[in-house]
Amino acid sequence: MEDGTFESPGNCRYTEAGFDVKNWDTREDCEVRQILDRIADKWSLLVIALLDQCSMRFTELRREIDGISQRMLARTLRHLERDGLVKRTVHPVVPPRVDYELTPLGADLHSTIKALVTWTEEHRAQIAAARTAYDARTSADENAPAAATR
Amino acid sequence: MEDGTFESPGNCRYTEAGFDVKNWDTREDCEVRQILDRIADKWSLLVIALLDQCSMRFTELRREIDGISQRMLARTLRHLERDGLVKRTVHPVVPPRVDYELTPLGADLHSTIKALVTWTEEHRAQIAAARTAYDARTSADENAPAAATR
DNA sequence: CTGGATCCCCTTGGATACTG
DNA sequence: CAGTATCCAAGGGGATCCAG
Repeated sequence: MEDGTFESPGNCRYTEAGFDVKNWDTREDCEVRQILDRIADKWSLLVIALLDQCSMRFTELRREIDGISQRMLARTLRHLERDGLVKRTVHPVVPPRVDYELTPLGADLHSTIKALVTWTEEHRAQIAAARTAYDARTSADENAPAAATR
Repeated sequence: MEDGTFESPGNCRYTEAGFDVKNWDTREDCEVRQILDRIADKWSLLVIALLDQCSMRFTELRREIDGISQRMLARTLRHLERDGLVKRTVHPVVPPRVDYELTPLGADLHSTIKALVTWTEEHRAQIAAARTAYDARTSADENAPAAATR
């Protein structure tokens, strides 16, 4: 009976505080995945952060972000606009002028995200230490494969 | 002078609450991007959420997640372990048994992320409405291209 | 100035097969 | 059971050209 096959406990509950874990990140169905993909894509968060300070035009954002392609900036802004996070205002002047600003929803999301940013700032040292330790452990295992893993 | 070229204001400050926006998401340098990429990848968040309930073994996670490949589960777990978010325990028994559990750091991160999840839950209706409105507006523009944008 | 359209590369991630 | 190694498809994202 010491073979590790204990039969799965199955007695742990996945519901907590009223929502089901399996239900808020099951890829296609829920919006959590959608929003997460949105804010985690390469540029959205940075755009939101910049627009939270003040409204900006397309080229201002482009110049400010440094490294983004116009294709990606346009795409990102369209996504954010579609989700109601950013408001786009077109001024009908000779050289087109378009201003982007955060909607209240976008500003609200940004303030929520900042908690995560703050967390990361506060724990960056722990994460870096964990990585260093892991890498050291890993390369050590290569040299001493016979040692017990623990 | 009505050509829209106002010369960029340049008078808006990007520093707020002590940190520089340009400095916490400039791709390569900061850990914010790293952590964000980690929790936003396809499976990490779900793994964290499940492990927050109780520790689980590899196959339990695999069976529970439904849709994940063993390659991705192994990869995800190794990443999480490297970042110090998940602890891996190998039991030297005949059929190998490996338990995964959240570290205090991982549990802490999860509780932070849950704020974002909660936000999404609360605003899913607004987002859905914004998308519907955007799509309607977009397709309407195709039918009435001559109308002023505002 | 503000994008859309195209081409192309590279990463992410799935499927499968193979070890210990 | 718990992975690793290999192959391959889909999509993200950059560069460039073009239009309103």
